[in-house]
Amino acid sequence: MARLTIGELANRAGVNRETVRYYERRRLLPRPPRSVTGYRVFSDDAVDRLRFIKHAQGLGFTLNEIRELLGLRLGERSSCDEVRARAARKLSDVEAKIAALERIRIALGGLVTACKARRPTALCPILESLKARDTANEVPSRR
Amino acid sequence: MARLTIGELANRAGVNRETVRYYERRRLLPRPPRSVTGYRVFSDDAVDRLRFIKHAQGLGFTLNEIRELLGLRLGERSSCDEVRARAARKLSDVEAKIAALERIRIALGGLVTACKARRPTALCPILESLKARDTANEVPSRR
DNA sequence: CTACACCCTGTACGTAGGTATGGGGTCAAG
DNA sequence: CTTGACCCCATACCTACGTACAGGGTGTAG
Repeated sequence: MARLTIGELANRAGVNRETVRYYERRRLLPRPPRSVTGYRVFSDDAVDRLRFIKHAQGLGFTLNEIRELLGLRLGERSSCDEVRARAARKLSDVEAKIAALERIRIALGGLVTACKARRPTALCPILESLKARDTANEVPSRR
Repeated sequence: MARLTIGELANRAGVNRETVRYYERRRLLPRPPRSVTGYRVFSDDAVDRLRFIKHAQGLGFTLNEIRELLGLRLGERSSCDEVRARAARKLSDVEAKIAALERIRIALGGLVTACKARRPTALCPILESLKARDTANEVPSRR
């Protein structure tokens, strides 16, 4: 069971030292014990925890969500259900983001195709489409 | 040709008043003339310009990119080519983001499916996968 | 003993895109 | 003349995720 300084921990986990302190402030890492001179002393567990965080980030979880996942991991009484539910919610977030980007992709793709270029900007269909005016949401105002 | 106050402009374009000032600072809107008492006086053009900005944001352009698009729109000598090129670049950005999210979706979907729940968290396959340790990127350190 | 690498805290800076607040002045109706 | 809605500017605050100092102390190899 190694006793690690913050720099060693950061190296093993592949993150910046400042990131380790930042995660401590954000309560993703517990406050480690200190040496007589005030240095943080970490155990191997911290490496695993950092990797957990990075993996979860890779799956699209935010740091706040990851803090909750870490809490679930330790809660003896909670079952896998809650973790699964959170993963499922995140999955639908991701699906919604993909759907939104798909709409953008289609609109943008259509514009790029429509624009045969070599026209002056005044006739550019892309710019035309952007300035298209919808009078629908005008709100009358005082004065 | 109406002369609009900032509040009227914001209402017509469906944005916050502060947003109008913010866009002026960010140079997306030209500095409008002022009344004797220092009030901004906008013309209808500003409404169109704000709508252009909002449409372009909807297509995934950043404010900086939009400022450039606005510049292209006015450049007499530039042709449609440049606008098309920028739209095409944005399109591939969007496609890359979609691809990244697809990878997340697949990973997350696999985990949710694998987890039949009703297990204690200690055996949760989702949590297991997150903590999975790769010894590959360990870096030896000094001391 | 001198470097030099490392550690500490606190704060500022960075992106992106705004919102909110505070202290002031203006305008129009009643 | 008062009231309320509007305007001005500047600055701070927000999410999300860190990075980069500044100004100090520590630890160890040579």
